[in-house]
Amino acid sequence: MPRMTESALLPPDPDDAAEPRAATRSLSVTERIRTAVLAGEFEAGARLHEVRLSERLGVSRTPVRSALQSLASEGLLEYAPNRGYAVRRFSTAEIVDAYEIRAMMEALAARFAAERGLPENEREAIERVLAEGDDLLARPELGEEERIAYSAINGTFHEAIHSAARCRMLGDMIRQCHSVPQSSHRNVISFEHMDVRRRHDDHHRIYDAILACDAFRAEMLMREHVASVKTSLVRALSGRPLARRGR
Amino acid sequence: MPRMTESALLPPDPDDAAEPRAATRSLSVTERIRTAVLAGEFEAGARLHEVRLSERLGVSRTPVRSALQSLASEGLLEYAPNRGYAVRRFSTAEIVDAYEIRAMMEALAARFAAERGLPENEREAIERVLAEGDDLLARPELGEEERIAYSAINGTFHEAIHSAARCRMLGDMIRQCHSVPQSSHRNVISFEHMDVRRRHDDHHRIYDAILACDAFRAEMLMREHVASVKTSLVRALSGRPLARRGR
DNA sequence: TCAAGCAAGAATGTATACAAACTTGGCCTG
DNA sequence: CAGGCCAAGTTTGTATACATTCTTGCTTGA
Repeated sequence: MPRMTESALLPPDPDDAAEPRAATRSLSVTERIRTAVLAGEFEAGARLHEVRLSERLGVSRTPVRSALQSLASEGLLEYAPNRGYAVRRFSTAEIVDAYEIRAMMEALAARFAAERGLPENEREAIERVLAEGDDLLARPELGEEERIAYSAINGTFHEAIHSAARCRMLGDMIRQCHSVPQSSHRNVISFEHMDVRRRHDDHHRIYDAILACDAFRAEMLMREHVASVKTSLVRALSGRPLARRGR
Repeated sequence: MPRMTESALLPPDPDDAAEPRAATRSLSVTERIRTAVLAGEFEAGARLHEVRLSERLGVSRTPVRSALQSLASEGLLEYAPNRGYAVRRFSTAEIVDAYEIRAMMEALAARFAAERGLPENEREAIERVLAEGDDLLARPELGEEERIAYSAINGTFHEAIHSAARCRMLGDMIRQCHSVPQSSHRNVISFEHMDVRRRHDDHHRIYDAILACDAFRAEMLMREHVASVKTSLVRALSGRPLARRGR
């Protein structure tokens, strides 16, 4: 992943061969524009002009067009024929809905994992991050650094389960949910400081259920686990203790 | 939709201006290739050569490339950098899994519809197709023609609920499930002759639950409604009365 | 003054030429 | 004879010129 400290699409990258360099320019440009959009370098609704982008990126319009099309089909951009691409606006309602969708998908992934059994490497990965989380949360105080560290642990846990589900379409769809801003499980912890321990305990229970091949329990636990973040998000967004959805 | 009787990508379309003609060639070509692939004009795994397609369609490679990229991101084609596009193979397991995913998504749509209320036009549409279904199924015998007619009714019912869910991402994902061969609700009836009446009764109950704003019941009914088709599919594919999933 | 229409500019859509990568076949070498 | 290497051909990737569509601002007429 490109350095996040500077703009992903600043330089034509003259001699900086340090970057991994994707197989094609289209792919590398896709990555750079995606990073820039997710980093909020364009305001929501802003149009992305092909020529301007191609000049900033030092490539022709062809790979830029390809990248924009990719990002539009990911749901990150909006496309209108003959009118180009614009950064998609996500309403609060859409962000909240994305959590509901993700809850269903991740619940299904947990069920699949329970039904199909955990491969050895996934089992190891999960036990490792569970232990790491135990250590981290044993500390009396959780500072900024700890929460960032836990965010990575959280991501690894969920990814291991997606992988254990062994269902490509499901993985694709969950990834699509993460393209909605603030809906990624990497961002989860930020507005949910106090409940990290509860979430971690959820992880333990989910793992237990999957190990025990208890598909129903795994599904229900995961569904509640993800959906509870939605509740926290709504609370945080509205400032009210129990928010009523406003569309 | 183009006529299904002849190949969707046969002619360069010399003077046949009768076709609706999409806003751009890319879009129209996308539609034609999608139709052709879904109609099985290419065998699974077959590579789609850009030049050959562009010659057959009478356009340049540019819109063809755009179309192929679209279809790949829909999940209909497989893409490898520098190696082009191929018709995606769907294993039996993937087709079955797509039903599970669709069951979750449609269940969520039913819940949203119940929570958010049915707009007047959707309510009318559903009541109309429910009545049409009642009439159709009142006949003592259901022939081929009736089943085709019911297939359309079935599709309209489900689409009305997707629309009532008022969640674009959910609609997109359900559409993606339908790009999996044999997973479309248009194909459902074909291997499920005897249970049409039961399915139609499901529809009535789902509608009642949504009308009553009983989100939980609507979700559960819809989930079982879609998942039961999976069971029928597995049974039909394996020939056994109760199949064990083989991967 | 206002509205409609038109024309110039700018943006996207398409075609095509060229570049890079992959594939395939044969040849050479061990 | 087997294996690998090289080269020609094929296919995809990229750049660029041209076509089409849309936007915008002005002009012109009522």
